[in-house]
Parts: sequence; structure tokens; C-alpha cells
Amino acid sequence: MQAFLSAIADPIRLAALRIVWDGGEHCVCELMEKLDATQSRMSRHMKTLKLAGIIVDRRDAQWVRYRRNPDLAPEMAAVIDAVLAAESLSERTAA
Amino acid sequence: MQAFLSAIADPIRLAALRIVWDGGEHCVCELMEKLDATQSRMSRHMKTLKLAGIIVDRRDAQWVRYRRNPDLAPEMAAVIDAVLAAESLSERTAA
DNA sequence: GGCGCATATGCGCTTTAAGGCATATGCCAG
DNA sequence: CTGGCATATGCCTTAAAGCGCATATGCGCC
Repeated sequence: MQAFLSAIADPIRLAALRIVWDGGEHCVCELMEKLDATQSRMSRHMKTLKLAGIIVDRRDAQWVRYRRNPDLAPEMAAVIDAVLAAESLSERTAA
Repeated sequence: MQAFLSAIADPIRLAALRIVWDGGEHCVCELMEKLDATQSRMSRHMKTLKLAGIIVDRRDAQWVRYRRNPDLAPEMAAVIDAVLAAESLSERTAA
């Protein structure tokens, strides 16, 4: 649980998670562009999420496609859903 | 959101949160005993939770009573509920 | 006012996370 | 098999977190 929460408790990782949470596949190049991060930085952060069991990856030619882990425990997914929902709400309230 | 998640992403703080989440008031002495932590350690962790807006404190004679922040945004409370539920479930599954 | 309990905090130390840079690896095209 | 793109990783430095110890503060009791 601690590793899981630590993985989420980072601005870039959470932003990446929001993108990946659409259910689709996303390569590192796409994420680093959208999140304005360097390549090594983005790669490492995705590794952290992967080690936490939150996402999985797949080789596809010269790309690596990341997507949410379909086998993630539902309670864990519920936590992420709650976090993303809360973040969206806070932003809207603050704006 | 990051400060909020970071505050939760710690074993002792999460354990303290679980205790405090019963809605009652709890002094540092009680928490340090239940969680087997030194006084300064416990005090600092509670300060972290307080700064994150998750709990509030109240002077009561020589004690300081901590309790969950009644003004915590419902979405944030929902996140904590989800985390505590997930943790309970994982423990039960693992055992 | 002095003592004792409960809590907070300054200081120093140790550990860990993060990021940039350079380089290695995997894969495709030609 | 060579070159180029996408990604991962080793190395190093810096920043931050956590902790213990000692001490300060707040409060009640006598």
C-alpha cells in the first residue's frame, strides 16, 4: 500500500496516470511531450508506476506502450479513481 | 493534492489516520503507544497530517487531542475512505 | 513558584528520491 | 550491417524526508 501511494504522490506520475487512465495505450514519447518532461525522467517515472503494479507495458516496434494494469485490484483502482476525481474537483473549485 | 497524497503515503501516518478516522479524539500519547513510535516521531507525523489539512488539533489541559478535520473536502475524505478500505481488503486477502 | 506530565521543536545525521547527462539496448529501414 | 529512432539505465549530484537526542513550551497540581 505504501509503495502504491508513494507512486501516486508525485505530480508528474499522477498526470501520466490521468492520461493512461483513459484505457488506451501511450508511448513514452507522447507522455514526455504532453507533460513537458525529459526522456529519462519520464521513463523512470513510468517504471515507478509499473513497479507499483499500476500500469503495464508492451513492446510495439521501437515503442513501448503503457496502459493501466487490467489486473489491478478493484480496491486499488477505486483509490485512483477517487484521487483523479478529487483532483479534478479541486481544480474546478480553485479556478 | 500532492501534499495530501504524500501525507498519506507513510505507514505510520496512515495507521494514525485509521485510528483517528473513527471520528473521536486521540492524544499523541495514545497514538505513540498504539503505533509503537517515539514521542518526537509521532508528534512530527501528526504535524504533517495537520499541515495537509487532514486532521485538526485541540488543546485539552496538558494534552493535544487530534481528530479528523470536519471541514475536509468530501472528495478528499472519499480518497482516504477508499485507501483505508483498500488496505483492509489487501490485508485480509494476503492473510 | 516549583515540579511533573504531555507535546513541540532545533540540531545534526543518515537515508532516499529525483533529475541531468551520457551511454547502452532494442528495433526497424535501407 | 549500418544508421537512426525510442526507451532504459548507470553514474553523479542535489534536495528532502525521517529519526533520535536534547531541550523548550504549555499546562495543571501542590
